[in-house]
Amino acid sequence: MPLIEDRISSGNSAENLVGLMAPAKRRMNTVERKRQILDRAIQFFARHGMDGQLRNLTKELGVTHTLLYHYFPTKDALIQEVYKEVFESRWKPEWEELLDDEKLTPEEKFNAFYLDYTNTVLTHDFVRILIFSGLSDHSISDRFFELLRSRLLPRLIRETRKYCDRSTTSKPTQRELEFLMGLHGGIFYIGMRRWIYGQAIYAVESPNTEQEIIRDRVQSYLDSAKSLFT
Amino acid sequence: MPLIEDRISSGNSAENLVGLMAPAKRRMNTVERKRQILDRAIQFFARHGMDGQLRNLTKELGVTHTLLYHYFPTKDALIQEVYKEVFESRWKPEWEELLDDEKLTPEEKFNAFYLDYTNTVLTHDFVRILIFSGLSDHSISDRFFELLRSRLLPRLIRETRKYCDRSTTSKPTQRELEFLMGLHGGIFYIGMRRWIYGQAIYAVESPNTEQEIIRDRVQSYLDSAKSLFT
DNA sequence: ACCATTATTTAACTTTTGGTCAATAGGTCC
DNA sequence: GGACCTATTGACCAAAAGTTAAATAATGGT
Repeated sequence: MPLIEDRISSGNSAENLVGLMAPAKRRMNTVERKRQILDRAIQFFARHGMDGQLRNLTKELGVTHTLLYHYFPTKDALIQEVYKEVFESRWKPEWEELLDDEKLTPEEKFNAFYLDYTNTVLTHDFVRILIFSGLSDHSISDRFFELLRSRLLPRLIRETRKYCDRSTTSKPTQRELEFLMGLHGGIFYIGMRRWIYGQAIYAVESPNTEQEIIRDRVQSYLDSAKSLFT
Repeated sequence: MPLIEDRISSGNSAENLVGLMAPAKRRMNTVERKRQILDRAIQFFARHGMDGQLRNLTKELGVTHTLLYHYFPTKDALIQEVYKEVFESRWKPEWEELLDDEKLTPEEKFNAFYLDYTNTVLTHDFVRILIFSGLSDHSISDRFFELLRSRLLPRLIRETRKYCDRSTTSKPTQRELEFLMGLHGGIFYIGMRRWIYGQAIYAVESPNTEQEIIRDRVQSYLDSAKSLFT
């Protein structure tokens, strides 16, 4: 409800002293306003789904709902931009570099990758919007999984094989992939529990717990891969 | 779209020969009609979410949307019954018996349980409705997880400890539970991929593949538990 | 200080959608 | 066949929600 941080203090600090929650600025700069709307829309749609009503969204912004049409031709266009924004801002090309790094061991790569993956992908906005997308059209989820499938999984399988001292040339088998998806899904499920089912998994203040969890699972995955696939 | 199987051939087979998709029966028996509506509503809401429109639901049934109000006082009442139906029909008390069975080894229990769990819980209707519920109110998901937490997890931890030759008396630790949730989430993720993201994981016609997948993961879980917790 | 620009609002329109109610008609019993 | 019961429909309502167009008012330039 308190949307003070959204406003840009454009010099007129005097009015803000009159009362808390002063109506404050109007006529925001175009590009800033659009940014602000988009940011708020991401949060908003992540919470209420794409069926959320524009009037409620703009209420949070402190403007009339018709103002949206000054920046976006239609509700669907807004949603598409939300999708695009969420999608493009979360995928990190660095992941591929990390997994290709010559100086790291497979264990280090897995741990580093999944810890970062957890922190950037397993957020309220991303998890929920990804799933909203999956439930209706598949506009984001398809693209996301395509990246996962083509960029990440092959590298993760390669590292798994390295850990098992196996040849990394042949194509990943179905069985290897499924076993990897067990680890991957188990980690994604952390985000599900937290942001879909609303479960307090563990204190958010202790990130080392999360690190421990991932470490346990990665270790388990790699060791079992060794005994399963050799 | 073709909802022929929904109709009950109530004797008047003559009309059905006039043309395919003949209008067929009207005035269905009360209890049968209610059952039919509820069944269709489960499918329908699972596909379109609880925001799906009654007119579209009844179109699938071949009746007017007003007919719903003859059987359910309000849309929300219908949804509640859908929730109840889906929820109560999927939870199997036998799971607890299975996990308590003295004659089975921990491995056998895990494999049998998760195979059955996959087949009854990881269905289109259940997975999607569970997640729709989680995304909005938590009416189903909370109840479901409560059962999971109180009935299943303790038993699964106990069996894990048995497998590791450890004492089963003390309360499950956070770390043990989280490790178990890794297995559990990884398996649930199979349903997610299939029914939310619409991925063809593997041929549905080969259930032995699914069994293999579960077996791999269970084996991995148990073996790793042994080395992690002893 | 005035003017042009455009961000923002006001009012109104349209479609959608849950819900009501009286009228219709299928089925059964006599 | 007529009467009664009730499943089913059709017309209608009101609120919700996306969209449009004209009016208003900041802002910046000259």
